[in-house]
Amino acid sequence: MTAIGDIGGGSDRGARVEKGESGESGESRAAAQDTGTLGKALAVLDLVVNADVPLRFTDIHALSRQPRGTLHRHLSHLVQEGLLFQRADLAYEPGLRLLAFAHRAWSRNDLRRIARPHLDRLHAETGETVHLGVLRKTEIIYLDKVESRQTVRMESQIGRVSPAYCTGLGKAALSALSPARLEASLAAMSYHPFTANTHRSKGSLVADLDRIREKGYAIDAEEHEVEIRCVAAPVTTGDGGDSAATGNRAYQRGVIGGISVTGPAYRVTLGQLEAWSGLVKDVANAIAHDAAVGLGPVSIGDM
Amino acid sequence: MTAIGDIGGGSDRGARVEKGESGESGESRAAAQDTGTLGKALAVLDLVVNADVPLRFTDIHALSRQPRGTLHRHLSHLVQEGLLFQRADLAYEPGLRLLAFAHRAWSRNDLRRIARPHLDRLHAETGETVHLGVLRKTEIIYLDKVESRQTVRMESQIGRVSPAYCTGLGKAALSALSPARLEASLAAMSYHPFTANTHRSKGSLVADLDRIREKGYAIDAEEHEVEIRCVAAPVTTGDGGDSAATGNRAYQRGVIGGISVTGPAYRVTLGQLEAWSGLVKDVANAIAHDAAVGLGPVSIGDM
DNA sequence: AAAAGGCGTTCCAATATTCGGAACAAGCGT
DNA sequence: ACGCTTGTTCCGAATATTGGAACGCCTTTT
Repeated sequence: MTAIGDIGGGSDRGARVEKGESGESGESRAAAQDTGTLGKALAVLDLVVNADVPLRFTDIHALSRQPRGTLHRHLSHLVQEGLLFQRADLAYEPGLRLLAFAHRAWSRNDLRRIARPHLDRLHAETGETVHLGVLRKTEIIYLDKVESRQTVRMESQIGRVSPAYCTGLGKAALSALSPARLEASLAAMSYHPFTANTHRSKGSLVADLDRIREKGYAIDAEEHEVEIRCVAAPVTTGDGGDSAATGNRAYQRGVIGGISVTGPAYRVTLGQLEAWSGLVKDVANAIAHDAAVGLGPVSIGDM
Repeated sequence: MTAIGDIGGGSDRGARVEKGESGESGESRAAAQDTGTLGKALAVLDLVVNADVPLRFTDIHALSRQPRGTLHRHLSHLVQEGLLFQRADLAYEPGLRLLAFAHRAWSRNDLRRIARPHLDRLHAETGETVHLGVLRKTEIIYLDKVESRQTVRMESQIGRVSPAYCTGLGKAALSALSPARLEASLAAMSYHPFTANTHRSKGSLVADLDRIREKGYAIDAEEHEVEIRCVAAPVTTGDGGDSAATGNRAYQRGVIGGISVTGPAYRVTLGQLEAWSGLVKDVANAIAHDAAVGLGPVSIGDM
């Protein structure tokens, strides 16, 4: 029943279709908690949104394995709600209402607002690209980014999703999870060999996480993209892990994320990353501190 | 039908048409497109996302007027799906998955990609801020923006929603609607007097739209924000209106949007806007042309 | 201390909604 | 014309949703 970390407790029914990156085996995956009709509709939405091209009805039918009648109704509802858009050739695309939702989510986000000046400072001191991201299940969602070269559009990164197990940010965040939540996340993880350095098994990842937890920072040595390295540190807000915050109720609703400094391998050596590690940890702690102050249970009043 | 603003709507549940009911005259206005459970859940999501501060259960309960049990389940499902996030103090915030959805929606959007170079050109020639937006029901959703001063973060505008009836972009888009669709949009519109120049009634808006349709461009003379003026022109893709595209089926799935040049009143006179109007129309047409070529019914194969 | 009240949560019978197989209606290709 | 594919609609059966009521927990009042 956690807000973020809980990943399918191994329930049974409902073959939810969870699909991620570019094409690959489409075996129906373990279902998440029961979110009823909403979950089924969102599974369809996810499928269409994460495709690389507009999908037609039959394509979606093949991917979702839902009965045609049911699928048709789901798609129809999603289109009516503006979450999907149906083109003149009947193919489905992500709908524009998704942008409106995200605009609110992003502009209202406290962690992003609080972290921003710290990210600027970190960028100023390192000269390389700085990211802020948060962990969701097995993935990192990028919340903000600071970089000098504006050639690549800034916003093109925000909201982007990357696997946690092969990115500095992801590993840093994972290292801050409580054992229970880490185990849940690891159980849902699948290892795709992006580069020669990518972790290929739970064992090697766990060993890496142990070192990261010990040192307080994570290094990504071309594990996700070749020629790209980064150093990252975890940022947790609220209780972060899963201790009780107020009262006796066992709420575990903190956010686990992290910050990172990323650069091309030819310019950023492993030694350079080590040299930055202390700074990155300090900035991460500063953000967590500010968040603890500004994000307290009573952050409503002071806005 | 709205599913956006209002949820239970007080005591509306009478309008249910039971099977076996005798004569049901088609008097039901605008036919509440039933999106079932999904629509109800999204109404709750909308409520929380569009609030200015995190809302607690009782707050939402008061706003939604849904039974507590039902509302609690909806919120629970939304949180489990990552569309909402529940903080340690139990207040609900927009969830991070919304960002991931929007990132895909934005980065995949063809209209935005096609329009980008044209927006750059328009910005280069005018020196003022250029917007691209699309119409959804009664609102304009901003898809892209080009401006020189980077003080305000670029992405802070993307996904933002503004009323259509008092913005240049919105009025331009409305002017391109078919009579039937325009009427539907006007019926759902409510007029809030943002400034002294804001349209206050359907009559004055319709008169304005007639002039806009005739001239091919729309002027916003401080109708939404004081000291802000803009000139806009509509952009339609596909059939745009609601003619049949292929075959006999009456699909009306084109996108209606527009582009605009915006600037502060002290720098951008009404005369200046008129002088730019031809250029804006040309650029809008160029975008529509490119979209017609690059967005054809068979854009799947060539990607 | 006890009572009263607010808040979030859980329970469960009634029922409205979804499910999903099958039939239907249009294209598309041969 | 024919078969085949694709998208849509139908309707009994299955089930998720509904919503009133009760339950803890905590805070405030008496």
